[in-house]
Amino acid sequence: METNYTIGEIAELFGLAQSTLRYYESEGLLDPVQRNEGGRRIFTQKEIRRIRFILTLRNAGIPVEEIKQYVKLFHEGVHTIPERKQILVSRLDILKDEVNKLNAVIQDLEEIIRSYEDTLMKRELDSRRNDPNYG
Amino acid sequence: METNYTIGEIAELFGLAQSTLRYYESEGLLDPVQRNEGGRRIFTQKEIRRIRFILTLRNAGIPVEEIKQYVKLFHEGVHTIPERKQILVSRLDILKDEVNKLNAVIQDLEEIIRSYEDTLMKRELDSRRNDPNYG
DNA sequence: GTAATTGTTAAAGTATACTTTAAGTCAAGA
DNA sequence: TCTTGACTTAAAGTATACTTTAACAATTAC
Repeated sequence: METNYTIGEIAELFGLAQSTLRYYESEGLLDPVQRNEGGRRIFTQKEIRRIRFILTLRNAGIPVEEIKQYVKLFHEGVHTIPERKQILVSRLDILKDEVNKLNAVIQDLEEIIRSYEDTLMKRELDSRRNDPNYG
Repeated sequence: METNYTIGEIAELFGLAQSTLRYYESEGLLDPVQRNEGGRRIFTQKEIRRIRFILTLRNAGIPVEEIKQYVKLFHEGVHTIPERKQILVSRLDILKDEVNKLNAVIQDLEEIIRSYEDTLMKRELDSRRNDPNYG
């Protein structure tokens, strides 16, 4: 069962622009996509799997250049598995670092927001103290 | 006790390029910095506090444009406090979202890495054995 | 058959947050 | 006085990941 898709369908499926898919192919993230007689691209399950994987890596913040390198290693064969794995492990470290930094930043912001709440509370108390309408 | 600093000292203090400080001033994140007779900038505690605050917001991922807006509101007076607070609260939401997404991505990566560790190596060996496209 | 839609390319454009450059000024030490 | 290092400006340049454009070809709907 070999189902074929147009670039438009794949773009829709992943919520990407068609130009992004062409860009990924031109950069070598996607292997050269088969064409029909009219020169249009034919996407198959192979491309779908690959795109899904690319998007996972992109979501992980891995730059296009590094994914290129990853794909190149993949094509070089099984002996590059440790190096490929290392790319992912390194990124994992970066991501964990990012989470920690984000949590610290969240605490910073929360503190600033708290200080706003203090200020607002004081101002309100002040205004009520001086306002004969409140008692 | 009014201590003055040059742009070089401040850049060093915060680990920023001097050009970044000039850029922040030119964008209005920093109020116009005082100058000496030679036209050089004189940084004081006021600037140091402001820069520290700017960096907190930048660390939180708040774009320069939005910090500009924040500073503008600050200059408009206390009645903008709720709006200013809202900028920070909105960013807090974004950051919390980001942490959640990062944690999901971390799980994705960990799963891929795990698959390298157990099955994927064998699977790839198999698929290459059966696929004439691979050596 | 023809109009509308979908696809093709190469090349230029976009956004953000700086960074670099060029051409000069200022301040301090030898 | 001369040199050196730190500073000044406006303007152009950089990086990344796309996105848009222009000019055209193919496909589909009617």
